[in-house]
Parts: sequence; structure tokens; C-alpha cells
Amino acid sequence: MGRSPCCEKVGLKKGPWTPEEDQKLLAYIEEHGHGSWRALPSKAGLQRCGKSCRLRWTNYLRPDIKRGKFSLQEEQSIIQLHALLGNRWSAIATHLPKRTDNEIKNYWNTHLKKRLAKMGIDPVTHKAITGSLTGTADDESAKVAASLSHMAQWESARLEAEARLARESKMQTAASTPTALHLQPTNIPAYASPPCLDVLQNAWQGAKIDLESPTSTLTFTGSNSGMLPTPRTNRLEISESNSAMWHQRSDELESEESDWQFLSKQQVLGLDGREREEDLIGCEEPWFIGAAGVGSGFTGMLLDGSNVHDTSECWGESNNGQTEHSSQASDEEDKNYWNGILGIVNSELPPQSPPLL
DNA sequence: AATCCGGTCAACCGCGCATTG
DNA sequence: TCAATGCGCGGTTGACCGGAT
Repeated sequence: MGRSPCCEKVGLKKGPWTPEEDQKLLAYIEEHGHGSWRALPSKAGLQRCGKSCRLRWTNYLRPDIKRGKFSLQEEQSIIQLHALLGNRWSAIATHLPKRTDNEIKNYWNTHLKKRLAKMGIDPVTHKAITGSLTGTADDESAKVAASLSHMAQWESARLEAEARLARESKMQTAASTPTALHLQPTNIPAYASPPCLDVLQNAWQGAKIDLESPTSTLTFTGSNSGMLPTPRTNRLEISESNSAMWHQRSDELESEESDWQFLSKQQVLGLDGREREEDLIGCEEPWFIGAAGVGSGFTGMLLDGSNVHDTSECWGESNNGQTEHSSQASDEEDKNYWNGILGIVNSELPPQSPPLL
């Protein structure tokens, strides 16, 4: 099947947008909604490809876009989500309110990637470049990698499912309010979490689980089956204490350099997240609570040899070589870590959404 | 003052997936 | 069932800018 061009290339303007063009596009979408992107340029009087219009709208003109410097919390979230999801910028963007995938991608490529490299962390694998910092045996590293791969698979499958549900919800909303440009939280139905969330929950609880490919379990689709999933009953809870531990005083976020020095110390030297607890007071943003939780666990786990065993425990493997005390301590670390993961999962939902219990 | 160079980021390109007829 | 179409995603490009020489 040959691929047809997205639009007639001849006579269409390319390159930077002028304020006049922006104004035309804004005015048209505000009045009519974007509708079909292909048809939009002619209707709006723009000599642009529909694709170009969509990009300009989604990455620049959309009113719900937050522009400007990324906060430390956002940077941490991006790093941890990238460790989990890789270059899936759109998926990462769903966890960062008001940031576009393009902006996150650019920020990663121009800032974060270099910083991680300076810290001795491979920005692709999120592991120490030399390997000497981890102090892990090869087989354990492989075990961690396997677990992380599974986690990424589950998260990817979950994101795909939720994206599908979001699309369906959007379509329903659009049908009821044709001119609506944005999803309202109250319009989002309380769909059930995909089964993979149960696996995540079971993981840190130490339950025995079957690590089949998540894609094989995600067979439900609202549109294809004609059935909506049952109401969500398995929303995962983050304990009060765990949430509180990731609150952070905003006045300690003023010095970016010192923050990064702290991150370097925490993550490269393998300090566990608790040392940060005392500093993490005051940030009320749920997405950050979750992201910071991961921050202590995910990349930290990658870089901290002492935590390697935790991952296998997370996935239900026993560790007979540990004392009861250290086992309990690591259980607590596991719980905090997985609560961090689940914090991100849950915080993806709009804060105004009704509880999905 | 002119040139070079690296960083940044808006925008483009091509591909893959979902939907439609 | 399959081709056509539309859209979104990730990778890449190139214009612009500021600092260094």
C-alpha cells in the first residue's frame, strides 16, 4: 500500500509560524474546534499543512500548556519515567501536567541526558557507566534487568490501555459537547484498572505472581468488545506515611546545582530514600509524590548494589540469605519503592476526578 | 567587529497504528 | 477482508541565539 502524502505539498508554507498565522489558528479552533486537521487549514485560511497546524496547536498554542523552566520535581519525574518507559515521550508527558511530549523530549536531549552522563549514569540504561558503582554481580544485574523489563512491559501495556480508554472517553465527550476542546475530569468514567495494576500491587507485597507478557492479558477494549470494563475497584493506595515522606519544602528547591549534587549523592552513592524524607515536606502535588517515590527507588535501585536483591523480592522470590531484621528493612524499602511506582500510576488521574474506589 | 561554535527548541519528516468505508 | 485515510509518535533538522575567540 503506497503512502499518500498528508496534504498537498505545493504552495503550502513551511517554517516558523507568524503571529498572524497563530491568531488565525487560535481563532478558528476556539470557535469551531479543530475537527479534521486535514480540512482545517483551508477552513481557517491558512496556507499550512494540517499536520503542521496540529503540531503548532498541540505544542505551542494550546491554552493548557505550561511553558518555561522545568522544576526539579519535573526533572526528577522525567528521569524516573524515562528509566521506566524509555523514549516514550507521549507516555512520559501524560505524567507531567501541562508539558508536551516535544518539550519533554527536547529537555531530555538538551539538559537531562548530559547531566546524567556527567554524573556517570548512562542516560539510556540509567545504570552507572563504569559499573563499578553498583558492585553487582552479573547474574544479579541480569535479574534486575529482567525485572525492570517486566515492569516496563506492564507499564507500557497499562498506558496503552488507558490511552485507549481516554480516546473513547474523549469521543464520548466530543459527541455530547461538540465544541469542547478539552477533557473535563468529571467526564472521565471510572474505568477499571487493567489487570496489570494488580500485578504491580502484588509485586511489592511479595506475592507469588506469574510474569507472563502483559500484552497477552490486556485483551479488553471498550470499543471492540462493546462492553465497558467494570468500575475500578482496585485503585491502589499509598499509605499516609509513605505519601508524607515525599513532601518537600519548596525553599530547598531553589538551588538547582545543590539539588543535583544531592541527587548525585543519593543515587550514585546509593543512599536510600529515607535520608531525603526530612527534606521532603511541603510539596502537595500528587504527581510529584509518586515521582519522588520512584526517585528513591528506581534509578537508585539501578545504581545501588544493596538494593538489587530487593527487586527479586518484589517479584516474589525469596531471599534466604538475609537476617530477619534486614529482610524487614528491605521489605519496607520495597513497599516505599512500589508505592512510588503506584503513586505515579494513580496520580495520572486528574486530581478532581472522583475517587475510583 | 567579525567569525566560530555549541546549545536550544520549534518545526518537519517518516513511520506505524487505528479507524473507516 | 482490505485498501484508503487520518492521526499521533519519535527521530531529526535547521534557524536562532549567546558566549568564546
